[in-house]
Amino acid sequence: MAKAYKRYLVTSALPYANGPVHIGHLAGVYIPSDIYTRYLRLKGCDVVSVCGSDEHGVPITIKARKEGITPQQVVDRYHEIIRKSFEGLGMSFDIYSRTSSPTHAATASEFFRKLYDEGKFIERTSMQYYDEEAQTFLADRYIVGTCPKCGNDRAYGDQCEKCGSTLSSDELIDPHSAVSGSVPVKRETKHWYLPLNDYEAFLREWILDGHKEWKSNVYGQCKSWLDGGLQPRAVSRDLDWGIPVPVEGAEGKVLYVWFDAPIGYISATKDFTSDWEKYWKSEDTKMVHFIGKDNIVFHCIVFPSMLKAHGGYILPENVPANEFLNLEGDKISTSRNWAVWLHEYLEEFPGKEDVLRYVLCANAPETKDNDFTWKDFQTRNNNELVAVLGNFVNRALVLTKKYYDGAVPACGALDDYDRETLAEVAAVKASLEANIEGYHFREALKDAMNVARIGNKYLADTEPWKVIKSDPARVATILNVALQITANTAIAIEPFMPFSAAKILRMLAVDKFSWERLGAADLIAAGHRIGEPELLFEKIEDDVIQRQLDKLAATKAANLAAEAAATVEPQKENCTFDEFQKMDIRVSTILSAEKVAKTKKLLKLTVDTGIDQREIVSGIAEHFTPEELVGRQVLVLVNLQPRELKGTLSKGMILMAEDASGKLRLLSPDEKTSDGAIVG
RNA sequence: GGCGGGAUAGCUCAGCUGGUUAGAGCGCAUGAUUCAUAAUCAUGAGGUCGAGAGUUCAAGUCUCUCUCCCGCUACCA
Repeated sequence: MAKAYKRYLVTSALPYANGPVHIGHLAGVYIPSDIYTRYLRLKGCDVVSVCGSDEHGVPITIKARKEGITPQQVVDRYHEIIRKSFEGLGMSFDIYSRTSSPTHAATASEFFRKLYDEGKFIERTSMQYYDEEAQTFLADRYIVGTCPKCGNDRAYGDQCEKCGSTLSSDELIDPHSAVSGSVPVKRETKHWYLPLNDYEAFLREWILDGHKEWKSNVYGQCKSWLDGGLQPRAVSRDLDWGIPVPVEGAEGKVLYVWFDAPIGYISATKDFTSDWEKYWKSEDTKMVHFIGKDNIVFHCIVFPSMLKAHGGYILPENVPANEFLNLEGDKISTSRNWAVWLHEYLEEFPGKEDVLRYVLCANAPETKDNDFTWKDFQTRNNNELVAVLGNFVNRALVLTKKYYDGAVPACGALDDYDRETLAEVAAVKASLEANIEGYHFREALKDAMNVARIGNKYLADTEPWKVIKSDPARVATILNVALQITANTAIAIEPFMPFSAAKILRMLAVDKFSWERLGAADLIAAGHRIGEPELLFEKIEDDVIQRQLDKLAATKAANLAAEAAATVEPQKENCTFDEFQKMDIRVSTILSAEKVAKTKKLLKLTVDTGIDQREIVSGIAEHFTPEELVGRQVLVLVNLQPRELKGTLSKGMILMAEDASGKLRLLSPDEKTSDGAIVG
């Protein structure tokens, strides 16, 4: 572990090019990765930081179809937005590439081909839904049908968005193609699988024994997967958007996006330097993957297995995955527009790149999900950046300007307190390094801010504005020290707030220092003329925050309206009186209710239908407790075809009214009547 | 249901392999101060460390049970 590395390779999760980047992405992945990278560079390390857009996969094709444009147009649009906004925030990737690049196609293709040639894949044929009208296989997302769990008739083949359950397309009732609307047929198709189970022993040793220092969420997640046993994983898909499977007779098949995306790190490095191999193939390179928690399995299990199968590549030394960031108490959601978008922020808060960087780092979800609020954003800006950091720098500069007309005074003899203070500044370095290298960026940021705090305290204690009247020589020393601390501040905050660090250096009229100079008391020479003091940060007033809150409120209102509009289902096709007469609906009393063991949603009810007493299994456990149901009179469709659910034959269905939010309500007669009364 | 993560001052979080009166930042109160963007500095109030039981001379820190939140996953590790 205490291995000496000669160079670093830092990767940041490839943003998926079907939407812009928001603060959740930043706090989870990009801010930490940029801090880490900038720190290493400042230390003079050989480091390459790569990132790029992830541009393949089904969701992009869906988006393209919806908008009537090509997938390429979709990714071109978002790639550009993302690239520009990253640049605006000061992300210092050495290269921001994309997986639709020619280099990537070649790299991914070769990678696959090598594994294929060496027999590292399993070939399997399976039956998949095929749309005969559109002449294409259908990915799970392209199949729409009725959810077997909640009855929502617009569930997707992989998931029902109404009840949230994970589905497979085979479970869907009444499946039809989202492409053409036709009823799909099952057709045989061949795919390649990476037998992850073959790499289980290797992964166990490498992660469980070798990387106990990984963050607990990462380690725990890996252990959970490994203990559960790994399964072969398909690495190809029937799709026309992606990298073609480089095998004869594999027309119409592309590499699965999760196979090709991590290889994007490799191709990005290739695009950056012809010397890429030393970053990927030398044991003395330290590779670190910055990702969000949703990517843990791919970066810790799948990609390492791919690299191992290929051979010759190094493995990540650490995968510091963060948790998620919420926004004003609710989950960030691209589709619901519940987010603070980076490109919008940069437009609305020009010159405040560092404020966002600061707030997101200070509040990063390092150990658990966190909440971003605009109030907190304002508070941290006004009470920390303005009051502590900006103020200190301003004080030191203005005093120098006022007493020495901007010429750095010479440092006289240091007294004990001066030495103590300078020692404190110097001590920050070790802590800061330990925290950054241990991926504790929140703590590290506190360390950096601490330099300014020490400076504020120093000025308060030495009181140069008083001493100037009695002992001007002493003030020269005090301000020299204060200016040295100011320069130190610039070094310490550079990884976190590069714009402000540069601004301090500009105001001091000096060049950038190396990291090793942090703690030094001779950064600025006596006699040097400093530039004009400007404010480093400015206060953010309530109305600015209110505008952002209003914007979010508008989003919320729009979502509600859209939901309401969307969930009032259109009237169904007419039915005949006879058809209706077939439904036998009776008033029944719930006699008993209990949770079905090992399920989250099912309740087993015994009801008296007047005809008999029978059992009904109903998926309402999340809406009602057994206690509140017992004794209630409800309406029951008694002649519904019985169906076995979790080992119980359910004979009938309790009728419920479901509102736009998905909440269920029982239907009861307005006064007690006899069980068995006919509804019709 | 299973698995993983989390639960520590009003808020956001530190607390490594168990060991003196549980820490930080912000907020709050009081005082000092005016060089500075009414910024700063000092002092203080505030926690039965989610609940309960256990191991130990000693537990926020280990074990068990339970509750709540987040994520993953479902004839299910």
